[in-house]
Amino acid sequence: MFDLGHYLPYLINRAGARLAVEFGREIRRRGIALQEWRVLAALADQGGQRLSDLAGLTSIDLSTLSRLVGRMVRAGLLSRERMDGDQREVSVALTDKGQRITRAIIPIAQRYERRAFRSFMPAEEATLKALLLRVYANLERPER
Amino acid sequence: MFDLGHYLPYLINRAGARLAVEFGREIRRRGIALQEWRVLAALADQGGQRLSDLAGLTSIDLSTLSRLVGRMVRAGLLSRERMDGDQREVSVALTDKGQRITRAIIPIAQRYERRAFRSFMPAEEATLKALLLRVYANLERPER
DNA sequence: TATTGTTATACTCTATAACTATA
DNA sequence: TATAGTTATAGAGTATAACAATA
Repeated sequence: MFDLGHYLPYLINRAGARLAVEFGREIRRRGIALQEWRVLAALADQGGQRLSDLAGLTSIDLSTLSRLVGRMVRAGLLSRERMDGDQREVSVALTDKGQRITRAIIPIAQRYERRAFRSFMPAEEATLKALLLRVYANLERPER
Repeated sequence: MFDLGHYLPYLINRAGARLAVEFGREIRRRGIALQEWRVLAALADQGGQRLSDLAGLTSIDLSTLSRLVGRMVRAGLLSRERMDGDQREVSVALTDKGQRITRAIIPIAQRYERRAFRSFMPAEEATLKALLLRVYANLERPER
């Protein structure tokens, strides 16, 4: 009736869930939740961000992110301040503490990525990444 | 500090989130939540399942699934009964109504999959699926 | 005693919408 | 009026653990 084993959303969800669960458990022991890591990683890559850009970058819903960032600010991981130019916008950035913790988690994250890729040839790694990027781009929400 | 654009868990999460959000919105208008669809699709592929097998198949936590299945039984989508052999086990299956609804959603799901793959050559589709399967297998939880 | 599944608790996420402040 | 972000609410997911029934 339905062939799950060749259904792309299933294959993506299954691989993503396994990555998320295992890695999430390990960093939670260090006091960081998976969604918090996603925010830290996005800021480590791109520097300070507007909240709505950060929502797009992390795939986290804006209102969820607003409260998540609030908790992370209270925990001393992030700073949040109104932009100079447009006072409606908010700039979110890592604090020194946030940077320290992010730097401690990065090697763990890279270890999990290597584990996902064990048995892969370097060219296969690059192929998978490129194909996932094309899937993402293909699903760009059409203009309404 | 961190290269998000080449980090596999990020690329998987991003593509999976976009698939899930768009498709989830469309089927919710038809009264089915995304997690419910995952259960329906797993049962449509594999027939009746033990609850713990279904948890593995759908990547849904067992206690979450237990309550989700309870709601779906109350909604008339699933049947749930103790196994003949081992009375601890539970067998979950689609009802006629569940089958009807599943059959109505399958073409929508396939439409989203085709959208994700537009611009893909058939061989590239197969490559992506095979690589995702290998990632999943590589992350098999090691025996403890 | 171990396994399968259910239930409880506390916290978090999601969907939706109302709301504030700024443009 | 539109945009960026915050807050409120209800329902659902998650982590953890206790629990019942069965093996």
